[in-house]
Amino acid sequence: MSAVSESATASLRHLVLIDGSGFIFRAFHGLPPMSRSDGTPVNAVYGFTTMLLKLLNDSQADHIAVIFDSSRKTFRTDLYPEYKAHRPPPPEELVPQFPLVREAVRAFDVACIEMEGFEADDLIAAYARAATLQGAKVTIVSSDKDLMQLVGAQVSMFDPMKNRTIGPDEVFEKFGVGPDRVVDVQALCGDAADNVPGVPGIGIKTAAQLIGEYGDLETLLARAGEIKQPKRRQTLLDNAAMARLSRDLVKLRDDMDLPEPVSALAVRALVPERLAAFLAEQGFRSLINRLDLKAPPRPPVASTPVVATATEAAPAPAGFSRDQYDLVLDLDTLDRWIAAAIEAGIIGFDTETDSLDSMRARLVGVSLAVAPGRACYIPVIHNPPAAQGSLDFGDAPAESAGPKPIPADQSLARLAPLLADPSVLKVGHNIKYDMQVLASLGVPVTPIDDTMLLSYVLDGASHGHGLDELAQLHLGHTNISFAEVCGTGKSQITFDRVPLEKARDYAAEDADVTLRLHQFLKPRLLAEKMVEVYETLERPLIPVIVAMERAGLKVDRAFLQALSEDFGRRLADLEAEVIALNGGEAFNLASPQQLGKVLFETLNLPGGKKTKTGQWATGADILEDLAPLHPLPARLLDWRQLAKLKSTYTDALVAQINPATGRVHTSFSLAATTTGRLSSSDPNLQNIPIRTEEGRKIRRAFIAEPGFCLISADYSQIELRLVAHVAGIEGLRTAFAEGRDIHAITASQVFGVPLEAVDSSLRRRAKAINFGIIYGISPFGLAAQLSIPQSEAKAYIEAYFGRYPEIRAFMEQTKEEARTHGFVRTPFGRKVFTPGIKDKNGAARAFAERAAINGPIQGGAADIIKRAMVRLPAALVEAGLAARLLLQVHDELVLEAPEAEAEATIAVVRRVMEGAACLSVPLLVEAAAAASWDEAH
DNA sequence: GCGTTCACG
DNA sequence: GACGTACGTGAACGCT
Repeated sequence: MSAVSESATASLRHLVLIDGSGFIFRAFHGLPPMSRSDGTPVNAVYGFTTMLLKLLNDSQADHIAVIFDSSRKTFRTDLYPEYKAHRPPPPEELVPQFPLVREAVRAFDVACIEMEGFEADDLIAAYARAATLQGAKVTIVSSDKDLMQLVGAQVSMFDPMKNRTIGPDEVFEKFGVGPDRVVDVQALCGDAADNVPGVPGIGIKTAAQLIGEYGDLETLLARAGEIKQPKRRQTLLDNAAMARLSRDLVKLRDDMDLPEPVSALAVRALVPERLAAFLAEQGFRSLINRLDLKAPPRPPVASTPVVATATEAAPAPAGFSRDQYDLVLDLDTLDRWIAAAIEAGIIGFDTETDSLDSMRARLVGVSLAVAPGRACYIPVIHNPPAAQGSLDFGDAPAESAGPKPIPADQSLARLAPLLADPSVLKVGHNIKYDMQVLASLGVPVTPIDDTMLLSYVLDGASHGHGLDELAQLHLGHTNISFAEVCGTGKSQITFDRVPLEKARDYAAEDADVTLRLHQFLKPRLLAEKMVEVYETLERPLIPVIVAMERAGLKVDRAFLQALSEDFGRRLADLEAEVIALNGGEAFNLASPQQLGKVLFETLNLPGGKKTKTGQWATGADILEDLAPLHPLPARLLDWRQLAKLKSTYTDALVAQINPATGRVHTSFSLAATTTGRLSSSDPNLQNIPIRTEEGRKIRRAFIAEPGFCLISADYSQIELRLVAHVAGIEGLRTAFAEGRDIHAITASQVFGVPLEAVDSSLRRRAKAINFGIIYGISPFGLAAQLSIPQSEAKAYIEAYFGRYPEIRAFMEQTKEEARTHGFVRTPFGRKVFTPGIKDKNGAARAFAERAAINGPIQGGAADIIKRAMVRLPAALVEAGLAARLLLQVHDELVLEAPEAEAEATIAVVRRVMEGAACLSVPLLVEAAAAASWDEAH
């Protein structure tokens, strides 16, 4: 094998240089904590390994190297001792991973380069120069802006995290100058991250402008006296030495002796045993399986033409052959697959349909995977596009001469028993959707597992949970994209029109990947102590949600239409008034930009603030402040309210009524939020107005069927009860136990007045503080909420902490927990991840700290209502009641029940909800029944 | 596709 | 000394 490098030397055409040090940090911060069985943290090693694997698979490079920083002391620290001096030491969990990452590089038999006294960036510069001199192309894999000075005709950068190539245009976008002038700009603006001083008061914009005008740093410094702005001229004259020093710091050195010749970077054949041993040591079993290490993931370069294959589709990584994907077109074959499924006891399972809306979708096909790589697609309807040039005279699709699916009634009759077979676990990805589609056909699916939910409970918001993304992340596999199969935009076709062979590859792959992901994710539940959350809160919720979505909610169409017309008329009147108030000058009331000009430029009203993009801010709070000064802002607020209600609610809801059921069916997402809450969309029924009189009218449109009523049951103060429980606040606990008015009690205790003396204003302030606690209080936020000075808000908070000292300890402990683990846990064990908790930006860190404090509270409340939802259907059945769940709105459940059973249903609902958790404070549920949601709430 | 605004808990 | 903030969502709209 050693002969390879010699023979490849002559063919240096494309060199890939990987910024190893940059990557370790990004992988570390971008991935959830992971550790080896011996406790060594390995998340950065894992991220680095998968990244390297992907690069090796995808790139056409013939030479490759990973470059590392060697030590902190470099020629730059000699030049300027402050350089990077303020950098904190790397996090404790990262330190043991540095040597492991270098081991990873060696395990892949890739060159690993570092050199005392130089940073990785300098070595990259030197190798890039050496390679370009030999006429080769160079790709620098990094997103570090300090490397952008190297970009040029032969050199480009690639950011693998964002999958983005950085060329001269992107550099110009960043620095406002071409790559050859980047150093001059950086010399002026400095770099806070590296402690490069630059010239005080000059940022990237000014620097780019100056360099654009004068050409380069030396010319600028020589002619600094010509600068018009006196202050800028003086600082430049005063700081010329600083600018030159900064330039020397940012300019990369490429003149050192290379520690290895370029030829030593030639791509070498992989030694499977070596890689397998390394991966096994780290406990990366999924990677071993994925690579199927008997076969190397890439052939030896010596036998591979380097450039010629570039146009070919990327070969599937080893272990991902589609050879054993089967297209099932006859009953015998189907029966064999069903037998194999029963034999396996666990299958990957997926459906293909003709719509994303599960309530309207028709089943087009089903795919099953019985083992990794062994999967089939069973088409149910197939309408290939008519041949070109043929005329289509009727509704029926043109007869196709090709193979036909098994008639739908026959295939479904065979599949239904398998899907209901208690001894066969059906693993889906977002299986809620597949269960919906099959439920419409009367086919139940049980027992189930869901890889999307597994990923969600394990890794939270640290990455997305789409099948394609997880396949890439955990299996290193690129799925066939839906767009590849069905196209995009106007020419997109539905899945039933996809040619069968292509449909088979796509659909069978999804089932295959789902099963493989399950093998990887399910064992992590136990290792990461998430079994309870998944098994008691998430998985059993799926069938409950399926039933809720299918039930839908009846809305009064005529009422909403009448409301819409009323709103429409009033909007027209308001618009005319506003235009008149603007001196008859028409503008678009819905455009914040145009409104800002009207208010602060035409009418010249005071107190204008800009948003972070430099637009005039025109939010409701700003308009309210302006209301006493001019009649326009108040009219506009009225207009905004009605416009919102009309477009988002009256009109949209009418359009969302399902023609088949006459009801609206929301879609609940179980894997969308960082805290464990559900979310609702299409339409969002979790934000139906309630706070204003006009808004409440919309709620009146949500009604029950004749003979039925709507029941709304909501937890009273559930989040504050969670605070009292998790923080162990004795004062609050007692108040809750005694069933007192919690905000009044708080006011009395914090402000030190007798309960009888608490007036509405004092209670309002106490209520705001209580809410503030839930959100991770800050003086700024509380001050804004109460329109009081920050100093006063600060005093309130101090008083609160004084009266309830446990809260301070809780907040400190929670932040510490977040810093140590990267997540906090709810009382029920759910992880709420807290990215940014160690951010060097103070604002970002404070944000993460508040989110960390909110996590156990909001997340704990979400856990409790989930538990109630899981238990409720069975409790209703057991009580002989016909009520069904329709909606969940975070602390509220909405049901539809026969009028005659209203009281009995309320009793069961209250019992289940109040008994869903046993905290150190009681749970209290308020419930009522009525003809509409508005009256029931 | 992003930013702003606003509906909810 | 300035920064930029209450926590969690989704939808509509304007603008590019």
